[in-house]
Amino acid sequence: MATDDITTTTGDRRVRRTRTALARALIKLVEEHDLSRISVSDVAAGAEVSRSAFYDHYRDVHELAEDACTAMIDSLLEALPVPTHGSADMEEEATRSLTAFFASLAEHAGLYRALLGPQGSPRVADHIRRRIAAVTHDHLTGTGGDSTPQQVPHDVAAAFIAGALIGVAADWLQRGRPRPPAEMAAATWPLLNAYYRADLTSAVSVPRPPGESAG
Amino acid sequence: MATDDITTTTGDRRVRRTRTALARALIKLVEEHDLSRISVSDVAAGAEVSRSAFYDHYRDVHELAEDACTAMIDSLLEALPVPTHGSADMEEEATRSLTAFFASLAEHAGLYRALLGPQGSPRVADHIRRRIAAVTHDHLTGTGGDSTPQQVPHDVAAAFIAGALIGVAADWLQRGRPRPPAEMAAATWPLLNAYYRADLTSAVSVPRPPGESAG
DNA sequence: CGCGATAGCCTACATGTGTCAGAAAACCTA
DNA sequence: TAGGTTTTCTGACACATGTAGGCTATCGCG
Repeated sequence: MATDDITTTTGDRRVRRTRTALARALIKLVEEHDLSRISVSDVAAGAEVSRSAFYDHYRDVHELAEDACTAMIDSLLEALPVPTHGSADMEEEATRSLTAFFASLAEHAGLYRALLGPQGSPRVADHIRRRIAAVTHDHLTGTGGDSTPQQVPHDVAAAFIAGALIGVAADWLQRGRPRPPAEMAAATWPLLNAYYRADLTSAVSVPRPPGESAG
Repeated sequence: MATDDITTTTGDRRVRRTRTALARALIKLVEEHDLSRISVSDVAAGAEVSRSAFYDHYRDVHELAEDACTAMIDSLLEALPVPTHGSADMEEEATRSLTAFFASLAEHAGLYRALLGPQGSPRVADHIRRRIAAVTHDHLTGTGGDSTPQQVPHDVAAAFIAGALIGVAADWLQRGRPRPPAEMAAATWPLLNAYYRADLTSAVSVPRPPGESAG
């Protein structure tokens, strides 16, 4: 059910059916073999669709993969934490978001692992990175985007944090998820928070440690 | 007639010659077209080597790419900055390192762009990320890894920073390098520094300490 | 210098790729 | 339901892939 609403924008039933079938078949195959070992023929056969029909919609397996996991990625993006200025309440909220982020990864662990790993799809990885960067950029611009002369341009900061999250995620997934999502969130949050503060305050060489958490 | 100059690693000159020819051919091709459009036949032809000879050494184009850019990656890793505790001198040194890092990227911009972009090689990207993570992990363990009870495990922090650097690099390269290396270094350093401090001090409120024994 | 070892080349084959035309089927609209 | 439209399928093509066996030439070493 959750994987049903891929490609909702098309009006024609046939198109929807074909694309959904292809996506479903690809996801199934990716859970079993490496993406690099999956051919267009395999996917088409798995979807019970002719090979030409595949090429009528996608240029290659990677393009299908990019489309097939859009819904997955959406739920991932919703779990991105919003930068805080250090408020303890918002920190807790952010950690909750991050936990959801890693839980979302875990929910489709096989898929994400295959797509982000060394045998995965650069297309999908780049797509995810871009979208995380876009959301993060919005967060930054929305939160501290008044008039502070930033030493760190927002696009650089967004690329930084997007890559960082993907790096942590890929590493975690490839290691077989040795820690639960909550623990990963707890481990990642200080890094993220440090970055947020670096960007929002843009004050170099602050010797004060970020302690003094009330309660 | 044994003039052994470069026969230290493989023991056979023919291997060395073929592999360098292949690597050279691949690099030349990648500077022109997308990696996804480069076939084994192309590389073999460009290297004036039979196609079978290619398969005698590499499984696919990605594996060749991974091997071909090892030297490049080495010089990249040497430019990785070492974490500091906030000393102004070391900060300047770190910024110099980062500038070298981006300069190294710029030196082979076409290649890195092709390899790290959406049409690139997940294999190479993962390789680079792993190696950056390894070096960073060493830095962390060597610098502050003695007695401080880390909330942030070093492997997570290493994966974080490795991904972040690759994210910034990929974004920069794909945008056509709008800023010079020095500027990128200046923009990236505060983020890196913030992360270092987050990891080394790790003085935030921890929700729940996991039952892992430290030693 | 000669000999075993082995990298490289050639040929061949089964499969996958990307594309194209036209025929057939399913769709949306009226 | 009929009509025109869009999608899918069929079959075919030239090319790329990955693998295998056998042969030649080069290499390293005694």
